[in-house]
Amino acid sequence: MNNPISIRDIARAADVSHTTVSRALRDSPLISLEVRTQLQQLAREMGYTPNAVAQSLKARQTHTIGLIVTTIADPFVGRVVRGIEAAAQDAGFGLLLSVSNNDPEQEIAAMEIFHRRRVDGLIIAAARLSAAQADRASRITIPTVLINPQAETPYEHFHTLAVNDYSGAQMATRYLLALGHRAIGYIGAGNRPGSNRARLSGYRDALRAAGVAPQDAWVRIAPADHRYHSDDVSDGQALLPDVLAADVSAIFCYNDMLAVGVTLACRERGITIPEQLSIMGFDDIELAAYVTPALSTIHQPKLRLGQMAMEMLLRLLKNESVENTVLPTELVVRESTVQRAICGT
Amino acid sequence: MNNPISIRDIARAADVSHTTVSRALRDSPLISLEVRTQLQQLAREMGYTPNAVAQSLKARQTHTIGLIVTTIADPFVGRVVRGIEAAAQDAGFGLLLSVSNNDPEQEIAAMEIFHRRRVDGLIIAAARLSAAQADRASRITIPTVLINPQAETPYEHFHTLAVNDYSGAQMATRYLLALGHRAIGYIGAGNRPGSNRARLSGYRDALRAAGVAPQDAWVRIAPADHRYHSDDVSDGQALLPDVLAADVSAIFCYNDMLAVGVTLACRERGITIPEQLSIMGFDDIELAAYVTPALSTIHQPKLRLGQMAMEMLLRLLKNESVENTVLPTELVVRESTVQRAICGT
DNA sequence: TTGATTTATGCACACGTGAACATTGTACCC
DNA sequence: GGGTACAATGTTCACGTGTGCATAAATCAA
Repeated sequence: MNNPISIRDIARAADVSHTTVSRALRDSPLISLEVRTQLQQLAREMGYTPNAVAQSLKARQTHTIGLIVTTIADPFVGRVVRGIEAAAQDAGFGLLLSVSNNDPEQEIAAMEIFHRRRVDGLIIAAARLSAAQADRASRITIPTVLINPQAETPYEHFHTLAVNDYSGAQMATRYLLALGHRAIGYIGAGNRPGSNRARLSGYRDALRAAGVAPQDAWVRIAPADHRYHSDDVSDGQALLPDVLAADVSAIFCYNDMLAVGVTLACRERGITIPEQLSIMGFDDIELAAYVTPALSTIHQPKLRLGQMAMEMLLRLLKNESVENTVLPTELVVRESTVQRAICGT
Repeated sequence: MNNPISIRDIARAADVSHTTVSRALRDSPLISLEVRTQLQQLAREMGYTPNAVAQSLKARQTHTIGLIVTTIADPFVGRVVRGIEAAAQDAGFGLLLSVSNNDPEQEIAAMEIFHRRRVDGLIIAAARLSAAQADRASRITIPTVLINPQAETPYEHFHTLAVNDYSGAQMATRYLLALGHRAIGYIGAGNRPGSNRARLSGYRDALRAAGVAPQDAWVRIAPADHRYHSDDVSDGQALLPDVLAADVSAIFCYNDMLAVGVTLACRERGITIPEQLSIMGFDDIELAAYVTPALSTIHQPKLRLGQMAMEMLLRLLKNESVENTVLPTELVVRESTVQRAICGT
């Protein structure tokens, strides 16, 4: 390491025991005020910086939380991490970052590494771990909060914080129905099985509730092995033709990036949005407001999601009770959706 | 901490000394093969996980690097961090993340916290620290790489990696000149003084080289106290009228987000891009390809920037020689720029 | 058999800090 | 003056790991 100056060095220089220095620097009333200020002064002069590693070893806690995300380059993830980081900093916790590339194996590997580093807590966004990692995961007994977990079978002993995918999808679909659309497509993301399933259900149930029978031809799901964020756009482009072939007048997309892909594909094919086709996204990333036409979407409280995850974790660390939480979404109407009537029935 | 099982526990269970266990787990040839495998087996059964904190204390290195960025929600930063993260993971290093909000005070505070935590190295993106933090910074002797440093007076004892702002700006301006534009505006970002100045110089020099006298009325710089990424868009919107008033036919923006703001403002005012006004950005963030019209811009190798920063740092840690580096940019032509001739002279 | 060499393991200490307990000195009370 | 209370500081140990040195057993050479 870098700074070799320890409390022992200071003790030697001041001809006292290292304990006295330790106490003086922590402003312990056990040390006389005179000696205390004197030692603090000396420490400053000598350029002493406490060794947090040693403190962690002694105190058996690192004041660090491990954060695992699928990728850091995703704008959605970026906002969530910002919320986490702010809350962590306020609480005096450091943030150890790792990336899973949406791969359960890399995810559990990151958990194990964080375990070795003795992080006090763990936050995993879009957790993928499932039965295949059950045994390895069960060895890791670190307080953990999962944000928008994606496993089909959730783990009981983790705490979760999620956005209400189901009701968000219902909201989007109802809105399109209210605009007069009947044949409404859905383009999903197979690599987020949990949310995708919930959104698909919300979509289908909303259709049924409106007396519209869901058609399989209206639905396309991007391959589950597409791991990267950037795949969303190309998947949207690739899947549009299939859904269009089913003669839909509106498409609800799993997220905004897919919707952007759809928008680009429409432009190539000369399809005007929203006149010929209405598009809805999900997430409400910053980008949604900047594309043309600005994207109607379902807002996820991303900053809040991160902040709450950290707050839940802090409560866990204090052994306070923690409830799994589901946050509501909001409908955001912009320019990519329009009355069905306008394009003629 | 969590897992109370130490090598001493294993030693007790196997009735050997903890030294033997330590050696066995590290596959030391000093321990007989039989005992070695036996102890490794036992460790696995007992669910032993090495304590990296203790190892760090002993080894006097943490295998951790501290990363300070202005904000994590910025798409440019996201890509750079992704490059850093990947390289760090490959090298077996952890990544401790902190955010400065583009505030020199928060930046130096983060450095000090990382110093306490004894990170092996430090990467700072868009570093703002300047003379005001000189004394505090000089106490921190951790190997450090600055990415795109923003201080007007660079520090000698830090290593830097930057993109060639000056030549990138020249490239952009020359391209607009080549399209026939003469009155070319510049909208800058006062909160990144370093790059902004370099890009402004490149822009002005390119104009002069083409025989065009730079006009102050063509240039507007967003306030330096705007700290957040999201301010870029609104700054672009706010500054457009001033530059338009100077009767320019093209605008070169400090970055893509400002260009997006300009684009939005143009739409509100009924100005069509690129027919009535050509727009160039800088950075080539993902968004640039998705807006309408797709943004012509200067490409920064963001992933490579992060990756190289980490590689430079690793070389520093191995006491190998490291050269400060400047990476080239590339011109990316999309749809927001067009021949001046088209709109008639 | 004896001494030298090799093999396998234990002991003691160090990393830097913090805390329980021990020690010294001082003032106070009866 | 002797005991007690308290203030200020030192001693020792612990956190979990790794390493230099010592030790013990075993092998080998002569």
